[in-house]
Amino acid sequence: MTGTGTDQALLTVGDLSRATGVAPSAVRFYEAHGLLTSERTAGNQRRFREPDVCRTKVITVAQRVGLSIAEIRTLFAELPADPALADWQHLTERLVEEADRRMRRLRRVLDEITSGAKLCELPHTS
Amino acid sequence: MTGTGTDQALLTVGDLSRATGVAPSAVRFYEAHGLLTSERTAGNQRRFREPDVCRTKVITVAQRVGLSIAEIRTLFAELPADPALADWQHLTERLVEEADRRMRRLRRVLDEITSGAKLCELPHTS
DNA sequence: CTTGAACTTCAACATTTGTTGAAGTCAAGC
DNA sequence: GCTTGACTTCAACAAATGTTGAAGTTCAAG
Repeated sequence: MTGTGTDQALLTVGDLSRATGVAPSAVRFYEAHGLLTSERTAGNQRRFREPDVCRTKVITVAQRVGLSIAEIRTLFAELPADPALADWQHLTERLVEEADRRMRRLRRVLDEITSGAKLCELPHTS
Repeated sequence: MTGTGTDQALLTVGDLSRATGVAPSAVRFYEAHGLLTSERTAGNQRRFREPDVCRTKVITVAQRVGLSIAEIRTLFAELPADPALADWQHLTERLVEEADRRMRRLRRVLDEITSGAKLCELPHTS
C-alpha cells in the first residue's frame, strides 16, 4: 500500500503563473470571478491542481476569441470537476465553434462594406 | 455660375448620430479623440460633413475588427481631408487585410489547442 | 529556529470606451 | 421675440480587466 492514489501535484499561484504565462494577480482575479477554484493549505495559501493549468490556458485562448470573463464562466459551467480528455475536447470544440461564428459575423460585416458599397457616398463633386 | 459649389450638407451631432446609429455622446467622444473633425457655427455648435458619416461607420466596423481608438486614428491618418472613392476603397482594403491577419492569428491559436493537443495533460488516472 | 521568498487580503489605481447629468447657450418655428 | 428642443462643456460615474502596493503571514531550506 505505498501509493494512496492522491499524488496529485499541487500548484501554488506562482507555479500556475509560470506554467501558463498568466500573472499571479490575474490568476487570483480569475479565481475571484469563478473561473478557477483552489483548495487552501492550513496556512490559507491557494493550491491548484493540474486541470487548472489547462483551464487557465483555455481562459487565455477564449479571451482571444473575444469571450468575456462571464462568458468563459458559462463555458466552464459544462465542465465536470475532474475533466477527462473527452471533456476538454468537447470544450475546445465549443470554443472553436464560437470563434467560427464570430469570424463569420465579422466576415459578413466586412463584405458589406466592400461590396455593398453604400457605406460611403461620394461627395457630389459636380 | 449658379452654384457656388459649396452646397455641402452640414450635419449636427444629432444628424450624424441618426445617420450612423452612433450615440451623440460617442460622436463627441470620437471627435475628442481625433477620429472625427468638425467646424463650428458662430454659436459654437459642431457641424460635420458627409464624409464624416462614412468615417463614423468605418469606426464602428473597425471596432468590430478589434481595433482600438488609437489604431483607428492611425488608420485614418492616411485618409485625405476630402477623400475620393479610391481613398475609401483603399481604407476598407486595409481594414479587411487587418481583419484577415487577426483571424488568421486566431485560427492558428485554435489549431494549436485542437491538434497540438499538449494544452491539457490528462490527469494520470493510473 | 530562523530567514527570505512567496504567499495572503484589501484598497487604490490604471486603461478603455463610453454614458449621464447639471448648468447654461443656440437655432428655428410660430 | 419667445419658446422649445437640440446643442455646449465639464465632471462624475460605469463596467471590464486587471496591476500595484502596503501590511502582514506562511513555507521550505539550512
